[in-house]
Amino acid sequence: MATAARTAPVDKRRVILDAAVRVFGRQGFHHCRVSDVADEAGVAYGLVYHYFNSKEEILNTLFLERWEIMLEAITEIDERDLPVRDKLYSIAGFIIDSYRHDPDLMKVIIVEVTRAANSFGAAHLDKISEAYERIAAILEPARADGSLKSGIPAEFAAMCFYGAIEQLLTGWIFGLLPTTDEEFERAKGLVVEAICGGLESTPAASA
Amino acid sequence: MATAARTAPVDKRRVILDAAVRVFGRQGFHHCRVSDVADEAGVAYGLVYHYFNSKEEILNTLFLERWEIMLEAITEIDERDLPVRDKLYSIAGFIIDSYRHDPDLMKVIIVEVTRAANSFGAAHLDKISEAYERIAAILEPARADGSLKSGIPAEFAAMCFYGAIEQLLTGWIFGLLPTTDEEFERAKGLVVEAICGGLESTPAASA
Amino acid sequence: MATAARTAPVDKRRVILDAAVRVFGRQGFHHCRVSDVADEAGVAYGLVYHYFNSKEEILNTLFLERWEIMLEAITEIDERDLPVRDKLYSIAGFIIDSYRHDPDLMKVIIVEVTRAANSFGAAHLDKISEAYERIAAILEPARADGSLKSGIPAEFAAMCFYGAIEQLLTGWIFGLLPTTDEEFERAKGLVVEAICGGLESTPAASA
Amino acid sequence: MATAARTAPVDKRRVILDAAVRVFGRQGFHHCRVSDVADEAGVAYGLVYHYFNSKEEILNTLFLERWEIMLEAITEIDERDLPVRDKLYSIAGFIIDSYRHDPDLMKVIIVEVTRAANSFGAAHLDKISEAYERIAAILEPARADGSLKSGIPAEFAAMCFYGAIEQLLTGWIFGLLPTTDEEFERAKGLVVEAICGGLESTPAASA
DNA sequence: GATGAATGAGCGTTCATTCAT
DNA sequence: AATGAATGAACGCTCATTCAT
Repeated sequence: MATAARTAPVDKRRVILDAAVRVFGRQGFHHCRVSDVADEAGVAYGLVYHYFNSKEEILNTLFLERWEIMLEAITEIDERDLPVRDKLYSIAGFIIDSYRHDPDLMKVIIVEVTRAANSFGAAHLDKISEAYERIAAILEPARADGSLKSGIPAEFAAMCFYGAIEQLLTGWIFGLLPTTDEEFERAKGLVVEAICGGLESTPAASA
Repeated sequence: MATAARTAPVDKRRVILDAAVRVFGRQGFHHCRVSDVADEAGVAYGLVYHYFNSKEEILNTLFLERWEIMLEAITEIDERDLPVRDKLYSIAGFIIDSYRHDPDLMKVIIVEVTRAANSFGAAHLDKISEAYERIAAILEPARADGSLKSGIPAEFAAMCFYGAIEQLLTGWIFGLLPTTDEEFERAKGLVVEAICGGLESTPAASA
Repeated sequence: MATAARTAPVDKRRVILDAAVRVFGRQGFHHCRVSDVADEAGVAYGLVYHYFNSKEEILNTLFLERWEIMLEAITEIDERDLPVRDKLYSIAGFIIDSYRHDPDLMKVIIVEVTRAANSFGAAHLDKISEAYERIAAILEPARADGSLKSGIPAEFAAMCFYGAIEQLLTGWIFGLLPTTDEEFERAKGLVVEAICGGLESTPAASA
Repeated sequence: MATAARTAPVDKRRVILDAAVRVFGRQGFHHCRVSDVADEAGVAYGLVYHYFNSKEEILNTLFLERWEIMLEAITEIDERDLPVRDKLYSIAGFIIDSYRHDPDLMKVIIVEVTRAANSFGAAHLDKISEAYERIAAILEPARADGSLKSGIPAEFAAMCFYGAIEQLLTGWIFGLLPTTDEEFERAKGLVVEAICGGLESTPAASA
């Protein structure tokens, strides 16, 4: 296993992308220079432009790479034969684990793209809303079969669900919520319980 | 009383702030110049710096002005003698009406401050989290008296509630959700129903 | 007459244009930096961009300013009641005096615009060819009245005439021809004699 | 003899030079990248630097190659036993045919070198003026034997002659003059007639 | 208060050149 | 010879901020 290549075949493009995640996450897209990314990656300034046409393209690449994975994950989850609540738990779990695994990347995606309505958010509107639509697609059949309230439109419910999760991520990003593994795990169940079961205690539940 | 001033006593500082809302909303804080604000306000470039020390101070002022009003509104709502669900409805109503009344301002506050974890969001962390805390303060007694599930921490529930609302605002900002008055009104009830009552249909509800 | 303003009301825009002439003339448009122009003008870097949108706009401005003057001069000369040869002498005189008066400006116009087929020359093709056309317009009636050979098209003749003059300017620019006042004056007569009378000696002329 | 090499023995250096002519001609020396030349030549970026020390050296090579040929042509023409007018016709013919045969090359030489007083023109001043001198060397004896006017210095006349021709080339380059074979042929005669015989009609000529 | 010319640091991007393979 | 990734200095342009009037 240690018999890898003498000289590790580093993919400089990948190195630059990974460095950009750290730099964008630390300083923010607008508050860092391309040279910061190059320095962090340990490559020459110009190499960044050898692989990317602009600073923006780096961010776009990071976003699209990760967002596509999430969209596929949602689709894959939808195809499973599970109750809605379990599907939503899986989605919440995927997103939260994504953050746990690479908080900087998720921070960049959320702060610089998803929530940046004036700049990159607008540019990737289609991709972003595709996530809401796929979640809504999970909810819709459940409304039909009576397991979800028919009075709440699926698109609306999807927004609430996703919004709650993103708010939790924001809480972790901002340091407002504790970031232990237990908390992450607990959050998965709580957010689903809050959204699906509601905050209010029910007579049956209290019984 | 109709004999107001010959020359309307315009508050140039106010004019600049209002212009900044429109410009920041339209172009984004980072994609506009101070001169754009001055032009929009119809004042000379330098006058902006007569009233504000920096471009950032304009944004900070806009945020703090409005956020304070919201904090006071939450507090005032909490002091009313109402069931928790009605209090949450009032808060959702206040925020949604704020957006309806001045969408640019709310867009700026949310996009440029509340969700900008790397820049202004970090700077105003205290103020921002105060909102969550005040909402949590509403939820906590309700958990104690049994009207809300005790298994979901109030802080957590507050985040979910606020996150759902902010996501709706984002949907309106992005043009993903319809922005008619009916929709705004409907959303107030739906978001509370979704969060308090939950998405899942209950036997009692279906009966 | 010395009682002008205490502080001379300098037109910084003009100062920058004049400095650009010297810098472009000395180093060439492509081999100088905008900071060189600013330094030469004794103004801050940014002021150049306060008055001009780009480095290119400075050159365009210089060219158009001067070229327009030349076009008007040609037109004015044409309107005089003079034999063709005298009109051509006046044009040669105007151009040569222009060079004598401000060699850097003419150098810039010729080297960077008029003869730069790939860049600015192409951009100002209309203006440049207008000069040829106006000269041709002077020649054409003279062909009709028999004072010029009818076998040589006016446009063609205009090109030869202008080309000969510009070549002389190039000779002065390059330092290939002497640049004394006497030489300039002599050149005016010689170029007209060469083009109108021809290089070949005629029996009559030798008689 | 039809059994040429299986693999044509392409001279990559030549391929690069020919590609450079096309690229410099199309985009201009300053507006193209070395990679454009490499791409046009179909060779690797680095190979350009294997054969040439710099981008400038490519242009210098192109200029010197061609200019030397022209100088030799002028010398050869001068050695013929012909009237001066016929010698000038041969020179005009050689230059015009050069343009007709390879317009890009002539365009590059004229636009980027001959008329670029600030950069390459200055560097090749000696070579360039050698052309004027050789033409002047043809004219001088003709002044002595009375076939050319003695009042016009040979150097001056040479400049006018060369200037007229170069102006015609410029007209073709700029698309101001038609570029049919007939026009090229006609131009040879016209330019000589204009310069040697003069534009003015003579009593003898009109008789 | 009000104006807008003036300042200059900063940054994104380009691209000629080098060099390891 | 041939490749193209890697380098980094250079430069055009932006724009927040200052300041003289």
